[in-house]
Amino acid sequence: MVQSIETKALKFCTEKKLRLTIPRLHVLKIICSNKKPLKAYQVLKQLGKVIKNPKPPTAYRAIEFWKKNNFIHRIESLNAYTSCKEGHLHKGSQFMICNDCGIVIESHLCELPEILKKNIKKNTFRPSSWSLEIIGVCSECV
Amino acid sequence: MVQSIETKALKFCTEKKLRLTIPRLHVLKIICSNKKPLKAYQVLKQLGKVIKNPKPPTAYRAIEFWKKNNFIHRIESLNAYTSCKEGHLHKGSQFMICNDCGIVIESHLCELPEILKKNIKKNTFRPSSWSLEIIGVCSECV
DNA sequence: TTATAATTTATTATATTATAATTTTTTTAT
DNA sequence: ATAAAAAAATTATAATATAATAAATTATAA
Repeated sequence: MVQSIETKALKFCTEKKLRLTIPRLHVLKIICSNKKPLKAYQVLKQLGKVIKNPKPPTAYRAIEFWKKNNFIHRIESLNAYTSCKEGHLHKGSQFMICNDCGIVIESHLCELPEILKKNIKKNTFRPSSWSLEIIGVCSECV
Repeated sequence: MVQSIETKALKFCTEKKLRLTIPRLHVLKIICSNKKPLKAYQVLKQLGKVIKNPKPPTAYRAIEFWKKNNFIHRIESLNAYTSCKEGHLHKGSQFMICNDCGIVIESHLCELPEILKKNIKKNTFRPSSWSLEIIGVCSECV
């Protein structure tokens, strides 16, 4: 059975003793109900339909909350936010961004490929998280 | 013999019949003389020391020029610009960003690892460029 | 259950990053 | 020298994000 995002959020917050507040819930639902990543001010605009005259910090705070808790990702090259398509915590993410239609496909690898790990080790660098953003053309837009 | 960035830029522009203008040259030198990535307004500030009262578009135009011509990279997660440490054109980049001291190490792989390529193919996506930003702690800051 | 502490939100203002639109200047090619 | 093309300057403003503080809400525990 597939849980609704609301159910998942509620379960998560209950378990972690975090507060599932009104703005948080709305922001999560807004981001998760969009196929494409949304910009913060797009989220804010949508939020304005369910909350009276919300201000930027309201949206940003909620975005920050869900990002920290791995429900959403920030696509750096787009300044935009999208729901995590993986069901679990992961340190690294990989996104394919279509230049044409703007769709973003998350394609998760649990681990960095060995060659990258070696490369990192060679530099005695300790990675904690990573994001790979691949620009190109999706199958629909070829 | 190691060429100065100025020599490289001049050579490149001559060959490609592009103009090595005053703002372009200054902006390139500013970015290349900094070990760490610079933000656009930091570049602009530096530029103000050699050009009278430059405005944002002046800096951004030059940044755009060098980015397009592969002399510099934009680090998306920092909104900052850094010189390319590879001598040649490459479609993909890999950066290790130290959370502590802010240094960014470019560690280039000519090709995406096979596992990633397969993954992309599975999604019938045609990649044209990519950027991997790895957050962590560098050897100096461990 | 009420007081207190802790957390979250609202409010207001402003900082930071980036671009649009138009005019002027400079360079190139004839 | 002049027309065309490219780049830069100028002015204004759009887009993205955060700081600071007051107010409201929720959790805890006396």
